Amino acid sequence: MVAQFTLPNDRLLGQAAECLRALAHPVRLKILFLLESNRWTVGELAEACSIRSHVASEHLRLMQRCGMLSVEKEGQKTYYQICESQVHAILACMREKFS
Amino acid sequence: MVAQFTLPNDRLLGQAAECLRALAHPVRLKILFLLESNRWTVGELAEACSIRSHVASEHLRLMQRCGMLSVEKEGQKTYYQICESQVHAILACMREKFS
DNA sequence: TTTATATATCGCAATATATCGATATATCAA
DNA sequence: TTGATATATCGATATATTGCGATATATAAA
Repeated sequence: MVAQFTLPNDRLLGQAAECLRALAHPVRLKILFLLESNRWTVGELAEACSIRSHVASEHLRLMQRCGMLSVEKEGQKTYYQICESQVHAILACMREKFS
Repeated sequence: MVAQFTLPNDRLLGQAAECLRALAHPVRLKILFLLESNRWTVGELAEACSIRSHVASEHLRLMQRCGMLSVEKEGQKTYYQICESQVHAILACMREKFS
């Protein structure tokens, strides 16, 4: 018995590629690994990644727009967290391949 | 009991990002979905994706350099196939998210 | 109110990536 | 050998992405 897969249409391929592009950056990947077990603020992530907070903010917005991150505002702080199971699966994949 | 993950170092993050970039293109994703169950030649993939074969060749070379595709030459034909389990896992992820 | 802190957004320049036509190479068939 | 087919590579151009400084907004503290 051979598995028979249907091919995603062009629109879905475009969306899938967009999501993967959102993951395909060393800083964004690092951010996701940090978010793997906890929510973090923009400033905490910026410091952990040695980047300016406005750059972290842009990376986070990009990933949020793809639907992989969600936001919780508390006072001045903005907490980001992973809200998609597929992100965890892909991080696990990368961890498996690179360690 | 909370899972405690170690963070991949910067070199590994760079490599992981490079691999994800190799996936993050609609045509390359389509090629991978086609390769999911079979090896294909450059020309067959080009036709299935409605692109010129030299363009297909460039996409294939990119993915091959990242180690996700392997090649078998038979006469004039060159067959490409997926040679990394993580690629299958990521395709499954995308399929799950987008269908 | 004024000031400080945290985050977000803008336009710009630098860099990276994608696509193209032209051309090169390699294999097979006549 | 010559010509056809399949694939790969090159240089140029078009497009996308990244990171920057400047600035805007929003909250809290003085």
